[in-house]
Amino acid sequence: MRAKILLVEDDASLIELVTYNLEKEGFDVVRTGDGEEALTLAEEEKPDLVILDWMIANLSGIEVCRRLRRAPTTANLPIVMLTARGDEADRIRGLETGADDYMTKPFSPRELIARIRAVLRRLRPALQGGQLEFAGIAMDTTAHRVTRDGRTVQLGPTEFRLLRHFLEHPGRVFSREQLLDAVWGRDVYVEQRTVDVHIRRLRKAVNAGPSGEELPDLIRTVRSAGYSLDATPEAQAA
Amino acid sequence: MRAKILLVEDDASLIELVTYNLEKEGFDVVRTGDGEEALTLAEEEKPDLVILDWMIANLSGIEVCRRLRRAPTTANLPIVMLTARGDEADRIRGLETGADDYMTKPFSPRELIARIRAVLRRLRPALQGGQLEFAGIAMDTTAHRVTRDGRTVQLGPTEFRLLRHFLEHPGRVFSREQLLDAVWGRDVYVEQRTVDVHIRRLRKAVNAGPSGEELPDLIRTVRSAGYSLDATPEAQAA
DNA sequence: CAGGAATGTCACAAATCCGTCATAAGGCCC
DNA sequence: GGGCCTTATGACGGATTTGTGACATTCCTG
Repeated sequence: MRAKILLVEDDASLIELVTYNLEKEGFDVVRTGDGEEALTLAEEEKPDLVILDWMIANLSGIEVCRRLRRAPTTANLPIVMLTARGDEADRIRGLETGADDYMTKPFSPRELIARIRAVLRRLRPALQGGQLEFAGIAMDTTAHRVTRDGRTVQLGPTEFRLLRHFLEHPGRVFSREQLLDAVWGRDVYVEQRTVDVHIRRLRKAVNAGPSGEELPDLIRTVRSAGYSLDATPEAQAA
Repeated sequence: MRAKILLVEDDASLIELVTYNLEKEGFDVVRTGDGEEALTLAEEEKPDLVILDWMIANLSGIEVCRRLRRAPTTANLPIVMLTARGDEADRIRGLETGADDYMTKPFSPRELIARIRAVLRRLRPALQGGQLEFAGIAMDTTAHRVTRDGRTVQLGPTEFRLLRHFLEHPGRVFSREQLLDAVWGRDVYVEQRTVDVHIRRLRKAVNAGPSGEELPDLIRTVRSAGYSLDATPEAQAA
């Protein structure tokens, strides 16, 4: 799952630099340069982490941090603060106030990414693991386990990733190309027909009933478009 | 019951920051910046945990740690050490010397609190029994003893730590990389396949039955993902 | 310093998985 | 119904991943 990051910063060039690098690394970025607005966005956008510059307009970074910690919905939101080099007082007050890590300006994008990853790993392990569920199919990404109606389903690595992708976007139709991008990786070259084969293997595994019988197929083939995970098989039109 | 923490640190601003946060979280704090004094206080104050900076006056942190481990009354005292970022040699020697966890400076108080809670959770109950248990496997972390269905299992140090890690996170799949991080230490360079070998040794020891027979394997291999401790072998029929 | 335990690495065997193809089957349009 | 295009399916050889035993080295212990 992509993590969403709220960037609270008012220096235009920094915004650009950081945003570019975060997005390149696969994060979604929401931005604001205003303290009040930051609080609103933190509530509404439900980011997974906040990067907070200590020197921003309208409300100091420290105050934003304090308020975020006070509000129940954002009390545990990871916060990385940005301070000017050597600003010891701010840094200590920042950590006291509840920031989880800090970076002193100037910093390298690589370090920023590394810190963010570290903080997320530490505080949001749930981002890399958790429960996905749809129409009787349950996937525990942490335990790497899949069940259909309670029965364990055995999947190979690729089928696991494929199913995960469907579970993360239930109902949506993906072309073979999109699936190759999302599941195999952007720069892997394989035949598009390969997708068909894995769809087949996934269906076989997921639709196998207790006693060799077939359960309803939850993967819908959309002719000349692709596939989707779908609860309404076909029987709806009739 | 409030837990008492002995903070061995000589940087004034760090003392203040850490003390403030610990007390805010409900810990009692005893402080010293001197190595010799730390040993005395560890005896007299009977703290529940020691936070030990590696760079302190009068006696190096590593020496304090070693002596604490040697004295009977403090041999099992949880120790969290503080090292400068990237000081890998110290860190590794620290863990070898018997520290239970470490933090690299700079760190956030929230992380410190979290680590302390984790260490206390892990080691403190050890004082009342120290039991980890899962699916017939019982581990006494204090006595360094492991049993399967009542029978003692003989493990080497590495296999012991490996099993402990699994017992602390039952069901969860860990990649070889994660296991190297958690069990071998964050910056130890060894081949990933080394994990396989130790998994093998652990399996061999844990799955050995009374009369040379094999018990069900509780360590699940998740192809191209890693390993997990798992009660459900594979086939869970309805 | 010898003896032994513990560890990390290798090399080879075994188990799985993958991608592609050929062919069958299914839909759609005229 | 007859083409024509798209998808389903089973098989197969190669590629990857994991299991396992052996071995050299290191580190203690005595």
